[in-house]
Amino acid sequence: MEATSDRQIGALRDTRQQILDVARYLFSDCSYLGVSMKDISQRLGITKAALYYHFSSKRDIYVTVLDEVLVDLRAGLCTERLDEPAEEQLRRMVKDYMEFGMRERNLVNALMLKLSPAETELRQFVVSSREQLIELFRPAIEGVFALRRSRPGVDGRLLATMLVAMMDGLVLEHSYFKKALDPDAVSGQIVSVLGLDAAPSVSA
Amino acid sequence: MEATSDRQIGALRDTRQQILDVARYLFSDCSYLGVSMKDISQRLGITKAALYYHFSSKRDIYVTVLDEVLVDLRAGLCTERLDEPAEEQLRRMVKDYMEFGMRERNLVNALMLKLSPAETELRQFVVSSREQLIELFRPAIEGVFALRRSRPGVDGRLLATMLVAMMDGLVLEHSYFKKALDPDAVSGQIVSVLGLDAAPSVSA
DNA sequence: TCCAACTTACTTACCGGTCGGTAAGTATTC
DNA sequence: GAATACTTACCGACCGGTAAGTAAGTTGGA
Repeated sequence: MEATSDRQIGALRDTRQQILDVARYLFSDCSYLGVSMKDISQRLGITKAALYYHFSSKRDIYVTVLDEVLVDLRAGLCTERLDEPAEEQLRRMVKDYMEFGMRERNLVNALMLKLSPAETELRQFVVSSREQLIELFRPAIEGVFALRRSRPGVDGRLLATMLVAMMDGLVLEHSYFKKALDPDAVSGQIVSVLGLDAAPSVSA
Repeated sequence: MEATSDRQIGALRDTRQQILDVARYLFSDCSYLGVSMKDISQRLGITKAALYYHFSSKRDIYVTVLDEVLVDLRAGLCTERLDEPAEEQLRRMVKDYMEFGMRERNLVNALMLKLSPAETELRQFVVSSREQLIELFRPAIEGVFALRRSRPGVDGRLLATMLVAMMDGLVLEHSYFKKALDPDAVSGQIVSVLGLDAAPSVSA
């Protein structure tokens, strides 16, 4: 019973996960609307109908992909290091996010997909994931300013919002123009431009 | 012949321009792939085939729309005022761009559309329009820093790139989350965050 | 051990609808 | 009659999704 169970679960995960992997890549590259179920199935060498054994609809695949994307992103950004200076933490997070965004565009793409009014669940998911993202960066930003003891009234949330917006915009540019972007260099530039770097670069 | 010519040109412009207006709105709202020729024609109360009298293809409509968008944007941003202080000029341009972006998303959307390798013309158009946009903001940014006589080596182009990226990111958020954004307030926040405002807000 | 029944993971063939686009036809104007 | 601005009817291809069928594996009872 044990061996059987393993085999079944293993096989199921194998194809199902492969579907998600391929869909994740294609949705990122060509957007949700630009990818058909046939595209996904062909890439896997299975039939379109086989996708429906594992998922109830194209939307089901999409929502599962987005779930996965968010889990991965959170995992990548939440690795707190207790002895890490605030500026370094922020810089690392920015770098991690840029690396992530340069590998795939599903989170940015999700903002572009026009949903029908009835699709409140997916909309709420995107809204929530966005909020979570901003909330990940906000304390890091506020940590930087706490160290500075300047501008205690700085709006960490506003800065986080703008930081995320900037990164998304840069991710968009990168993916379209195929610009070579070094995540390490660009993350330094980003925090510098926002005045969030370790060595202040602007004497106002 | 004169009256005929006027009537003909007038009628042609009327329907043709209406097609562009509707397409522009729908492409902005639902993206290129999310809009069908039937959507456009229905909205106008004409048949789909009538669209092909005026335009050779869906792509033709799209390219013409993007042309129009860029012309409008340039017109809106290029109104130089000779007695305008540099900071004010930049702030105004940011505000104008945010207002523009909040009304329509076609320029950002264009970055999301996956083009086939053969579509070099459209790709080049988007690349060029992006460059033009950044070049519009760069001198304004550099004007601000020239006044400050500080950091003469500041990379105006980098700042312009990041500024545009941030604005696009914010436009994306706004359109998805239906956040109420006051262009005047948010433009002030943007230039402030980037250290480009008239009253330095950070003493480093 | 064998086998029928069941389960799993697909495939084949099909569905209704939509997509961009086309050719012939039509009504109006000059 | 010619030109313009459409409409009607159609095309092949594609879309997401479904029902029936198939092959392989598993299991429990004889």
